[in-house]
Amino acid sequence: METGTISIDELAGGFDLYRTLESGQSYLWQRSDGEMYGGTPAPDAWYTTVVGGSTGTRDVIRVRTHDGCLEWESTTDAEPIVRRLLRLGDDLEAIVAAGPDDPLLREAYEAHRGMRLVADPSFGCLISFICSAQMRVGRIHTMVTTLAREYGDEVAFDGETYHAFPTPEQLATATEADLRDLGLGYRAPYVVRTAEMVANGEADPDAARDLEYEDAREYLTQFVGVGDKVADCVLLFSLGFDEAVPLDTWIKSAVEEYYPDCDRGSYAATSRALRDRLGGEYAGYAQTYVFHHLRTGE
DNA sequence: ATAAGGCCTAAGAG
DNA sequence: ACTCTTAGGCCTT
Repeated sequence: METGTISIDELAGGFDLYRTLESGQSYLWQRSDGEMYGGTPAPDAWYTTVVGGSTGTRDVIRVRTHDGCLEWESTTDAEPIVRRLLRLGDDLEAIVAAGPDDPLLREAYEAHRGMRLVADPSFGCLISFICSAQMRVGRIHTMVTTLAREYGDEVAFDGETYHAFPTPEQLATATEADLRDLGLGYRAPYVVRTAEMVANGEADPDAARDLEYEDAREYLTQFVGVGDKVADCVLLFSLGFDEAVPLDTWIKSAVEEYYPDCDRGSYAATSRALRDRLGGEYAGYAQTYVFHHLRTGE
């Protein structure tokens, strides 16, 4: 086992592990008490995920906050991976300071200080948000966990068995009926067909990285089960498009109540107006704070 | 380009 | 205990 620590003091704007991993951005981690998305964890709870290596290898990584540090334990030298997945290099202080000075956003930033965006692996993120349609966060996490258990590689670490999120090829072996039996409902055929599209090379979510923002969103909507909202989530939580502003039910209610002049009728026009209102370049950061603030009511 | 109807299902509200 | 509504929408007319 390899281990290490990262001082949270050295991270501009701080870091809140719980709020980062349980704010509806990522469904690819497991909390040590097994109660992910089900209440406040113990302060030093571990979060575990499995990442894929370049040669088909799998590495287990777990992290927790303890004594003012972010501790990690892993099958590999995980510090660069942890820094990338949890975006520890972001100057959160500067991002918050650069945001517009409106009451809702200030309140959200204040209430959830230290929450960062995540940078999930693209395929797992894509499937997670296809599953998210009309679904509570707890059940999205259950679905993604079930897919990993049923179709992903097993990895042993520290006496426990973990599951990687399945590869496109692995998930493409599932049938619609299989996934309906696992509780995915009408999302089942979407997941199968999208996995097939990625597995057979018809499209690749990572290819969106090379496009301009709105072209990238359009590109992702070719996947089955992916509309504008899900595409924006993948762009924001995986592909590094910090300007993406997913318009979900919570953000739509925020538009109605706090930014009524940003309602332009269509998704694209409203999203664009809200993006400008929330500061442009890092509008997605602001969106994520507002979303979490309204959803949790905290 | 925009609008209505159907869709799985578990958990919470009434 | 039951029914009704809701939950981070998408696909097809």
